Amino acid sequence: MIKITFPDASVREYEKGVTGLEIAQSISQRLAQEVLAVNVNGETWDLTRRIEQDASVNLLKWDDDEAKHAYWHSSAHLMAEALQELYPGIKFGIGPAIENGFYYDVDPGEGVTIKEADFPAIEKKMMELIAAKEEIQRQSISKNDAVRMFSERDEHYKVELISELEDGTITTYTQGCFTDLCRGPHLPNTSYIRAVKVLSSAGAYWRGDEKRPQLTRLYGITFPKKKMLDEYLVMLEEAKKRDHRKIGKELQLFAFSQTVGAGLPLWLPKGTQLRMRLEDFLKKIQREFDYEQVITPHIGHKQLYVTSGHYAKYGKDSFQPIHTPEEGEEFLLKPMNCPHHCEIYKAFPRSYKELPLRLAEFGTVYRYEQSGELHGLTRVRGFTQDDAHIFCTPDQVKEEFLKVVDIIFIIFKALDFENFEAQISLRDPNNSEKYIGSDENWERAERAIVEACEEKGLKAKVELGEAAFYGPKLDFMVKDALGRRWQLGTIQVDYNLPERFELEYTGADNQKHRPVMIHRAPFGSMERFVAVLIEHTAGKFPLWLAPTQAVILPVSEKFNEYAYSVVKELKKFDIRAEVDDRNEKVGRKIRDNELKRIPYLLIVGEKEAEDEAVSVRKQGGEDKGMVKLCTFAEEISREVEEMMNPALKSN
RNA sequence: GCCUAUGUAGCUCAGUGGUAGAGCACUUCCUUGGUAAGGAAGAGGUCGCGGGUUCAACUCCCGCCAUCGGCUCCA
Repeated sequence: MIKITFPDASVREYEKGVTGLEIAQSISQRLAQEVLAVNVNGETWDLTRRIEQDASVNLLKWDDDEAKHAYWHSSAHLMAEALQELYPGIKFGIGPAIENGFYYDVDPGEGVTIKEADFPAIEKKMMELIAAKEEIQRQSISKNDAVRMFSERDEHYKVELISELEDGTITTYTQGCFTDLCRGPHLPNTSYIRAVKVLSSAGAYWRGDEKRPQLTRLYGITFPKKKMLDEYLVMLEEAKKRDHRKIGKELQLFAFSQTVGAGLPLWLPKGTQLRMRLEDFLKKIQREFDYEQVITPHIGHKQLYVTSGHYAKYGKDSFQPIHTPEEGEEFLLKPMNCPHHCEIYKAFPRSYKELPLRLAEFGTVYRYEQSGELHGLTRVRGFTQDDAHIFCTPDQVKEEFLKVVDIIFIIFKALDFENFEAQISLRDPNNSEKYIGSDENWERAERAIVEACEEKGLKAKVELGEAAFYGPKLDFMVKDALGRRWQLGTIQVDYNLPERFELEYTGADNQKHRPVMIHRAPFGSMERFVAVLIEHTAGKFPLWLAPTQAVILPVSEKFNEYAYSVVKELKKFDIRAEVDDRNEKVGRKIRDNELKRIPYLLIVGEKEAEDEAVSVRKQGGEDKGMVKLCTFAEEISREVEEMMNPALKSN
């Protein structure tokens, strides 16, 4: 007998060799039906794997990420099995579970493509294999046997993977006629999977290396209930409605033109108003934090970027130099603001008394992003960074860093960005030629970031190899409507550019010292930030960001006076507003002639206002992001109050 | 840059080797105290761009541009 300890610390005895599934059955039939995998001493196991000694056990159901992971991993195998039957000779790469579903990278062979039109057939085959209720069996295998087994089938991708594994740790999983190299864990059999959907196909380089063959990546998702799949698909459709590209067009915030060029956004009047409000908001905060605004040109001499190291790193893949009538003279469209700000620093001899020097600029930069990377406003070739560079003494680094974190928190809080993730991006220690600067400088910079995060109690994920080439970063990531992660705010500690530009200050000891530079952009870029903001608010911005003119409708004559006082308040904040005091049937009037042109509508009145607003919403006004508010007098006052000082909202 | 798909009216989309269509939106008028109201008339398209094949190309072929979903990249 062995002792099994449960999460609640209770202990029960079982026969040696009991399985997770049997344990579940011993507790309740219902649990046995719902359980998908089992955590044994911190490791996720198959439900059918035998437990040979005392262990702590946690039975995992759909709501546990590890269980979902096993579920989708088995689903990837299921799809692979289906593909094997439909495409004889198909070769397999890797097929993991991901955040939402799974994928499998496959090589269907020369001249064969798997298209969207083929998906239904794949799904049908998967359903057949599910109906067959195939057992999924785990097997340990020696490295030699594994190599032999997969070589025989000419599965050279798998053989390559095996060659990197340690003998004694290799397992395979088999279901029906399909055997895959796999660590597991997996479901007991294919019938656990009930609803399947092949979502999309895409090219993906083998092992993420663009110099190696490109495989076909098939994405899919499965669920234990058909209803869950339907709900998921509906959710995807709903998310598409929040796409900033769609809303941006509908609300006339921005546009692109083939003729102007790919990735070069055109800010329309309403979008510009929204953007300027965000800029004003940040400028206001920056004034409080003692930043100074500067303005620098859009081009710079090539030498500037040779000095910074950017030219060596990105020169070939950038917009190419601008030539002048002067022989050999070359300028670059600026891809970043740092070198210009370094030159501002160098314009005068600096004393330690001037530090920290905080230079801020909404600086527009141009980067020749790969054509396939362009994406709405989130990845463009011309964008404006809410940039600033803080020049400080080494002693001031941590304090300055923490103050920047504060600014980012104020912004995220004011805009209700609750679900951000912090990421510490460090060097890849195995790839040091990617970076400039001494190890000592890197270690100091990395330590400064890690310590600052600890001090702030900020839970940040550490990612190796994600640093900028001149220094480590703390990045703030936010997801878009479809769950894709975008980097917004960033703070970078840099000991290298000050060296390259030979920046100095005179210390209290009358000696020359080298300052440290902190690069920071709380929004990241205005373009990407607005994109994510649109998807978060679905185009229904808080009033203080109202990108458009507000029209105020008092529901009856007795509210006219109040409506005018609201206009007066709004005008203080440069929000264009007008009162429509005809006091006719509000809903009808809006529907008939104005809804489309009234970008922002405030309906003023007490209880009556609510009815009117509901009516307007039903006509689709709110869905189009146009009707913001039906409200009672106090609510408007509060919103105006918040508008007066958005930063206050966070405190 | 690579793989897949797409590009027709303001929007959503149908369509065929023989001079271009629907719904919504738009304009004018009529009806109607409304909850995405009804009727009548009207306007709006070098069918992404450039070549080629053909008596004839929106349609077939080639190239380019742009865009969707991914990969790689992201100062």
